[in-house]
Amino acid sequence: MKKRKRRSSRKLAATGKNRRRTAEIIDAAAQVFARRGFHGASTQDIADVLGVRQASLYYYFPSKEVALEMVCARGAEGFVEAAIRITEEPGTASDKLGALVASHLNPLRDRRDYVHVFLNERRHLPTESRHRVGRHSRAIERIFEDVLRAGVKEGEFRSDLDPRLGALAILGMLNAVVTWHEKEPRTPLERVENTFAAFVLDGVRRRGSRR
Amino acid sequence: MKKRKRRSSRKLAATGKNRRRTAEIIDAAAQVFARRGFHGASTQDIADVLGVRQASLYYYFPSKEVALEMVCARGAEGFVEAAIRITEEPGTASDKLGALVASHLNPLRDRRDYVHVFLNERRHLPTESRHRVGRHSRAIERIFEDVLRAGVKEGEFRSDLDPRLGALAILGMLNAVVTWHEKEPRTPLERVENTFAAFVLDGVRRRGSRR
DNA sequence: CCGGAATTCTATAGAGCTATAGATCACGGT
DNA sequence: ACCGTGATCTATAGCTCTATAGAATTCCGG
Repeated sequence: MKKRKRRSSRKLAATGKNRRRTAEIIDAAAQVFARRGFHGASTQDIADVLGVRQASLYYYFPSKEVALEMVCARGAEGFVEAAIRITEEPGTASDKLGALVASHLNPLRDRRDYVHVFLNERRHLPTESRHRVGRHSRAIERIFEDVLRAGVKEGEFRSDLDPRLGALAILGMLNAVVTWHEKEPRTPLERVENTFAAFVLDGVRRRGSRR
Repeated sequence: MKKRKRRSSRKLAATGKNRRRTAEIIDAAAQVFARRGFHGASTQDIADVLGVRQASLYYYFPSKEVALEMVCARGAEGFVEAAIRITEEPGTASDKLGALVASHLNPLRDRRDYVHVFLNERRHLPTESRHRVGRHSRAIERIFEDVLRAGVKEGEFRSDLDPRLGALAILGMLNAVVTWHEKEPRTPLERVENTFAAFVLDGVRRRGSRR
């Protein structure tokens, strides 16, 4: 009884604390890191967003670097799982590739700042956690690559397509969206998903055009 | 005579100083900014690369921010001019687009660090110079957009292609190259140029595939 | 080899930032 | 009312970094 109570309190104190509040704190960190970059952002900046004192933040994370880890972890979250789910469903390589494109943009809806930080600031993580989140990136690259390779094998995609470079091209254009989308007001994400999926599959050229 | 001599000396002191040495200093700054990011890099880091004392740098630039301006200026240099030259030459929209793709990657050959810094650190410039280099980006976007629009008008490109989104897609994949190319050993830039040009024109799908 | 300009150096002021220590406040349960 | 715990606050040590001042050195034409 006593033990139980103590235990749960300690657990909270050790990592979780108030879950909701922690989420708010990390939200603010994500926002500030996204705008100013990790090194360009001070803990004071984060505190200002929240309306608390700078030192109060250290109740929720032990260092600015760990705050970055938390933001990056959440920024990388879900991509791989969603992508794997897509590849496991039935369908042509084109279907899967289209779905992968849409899926990869999906997190921008509710975690834009996190994704932005993950993409642009993860290189400032300490070695270990950098490698940890780096694995996610490589996994995603691999998935796109494999779908391209499969499509080539099936004769569905161009035989001279380089799966590796194709994957890098696609991910480049997808990951760039986070940097320009907030400044393109007349462009809902859904439209980007559709347009980009079509672009990836068929390029710009009209079918039946010269050559 | 005297006047002349004085004048030229003064000019040197005012802006140029020793051109070669200045270029070396800014080279080092570009290298360090590219690796660590602007705020993550200290002037000490730059000095270390050069084997000089930190304070010596201030003979060549008046502030770290101005050093960033110099790096970004050189990083943005030439893109627009080369692109305009391409659009003015005769050829189909496909030809021009292919040439634009190759041209856009060209500066990575001899100015990778500069381009990297321009792309990733320009947001940390003070307002005025940020807007100045921002004009270059917008000009490039415009050029790609216009070529796409022209291709659509001619019936050469898909009629449902959105020129704006197409340009952003292409530039996204092109600008991403600077971040991954140094880690992809088996991939000469020339190969990237060709592969990406083909990718942009025709996408991944094989011509004559279903639909 | 001398004098002046160009370049680099030493030393440091001054500012800003992270992180810690310990006090204080809020509040639900008893 | 009071205690315990969670949450926030005040205050500051200690560090790093930019930028300036002025001395020292190098280089180069005459």
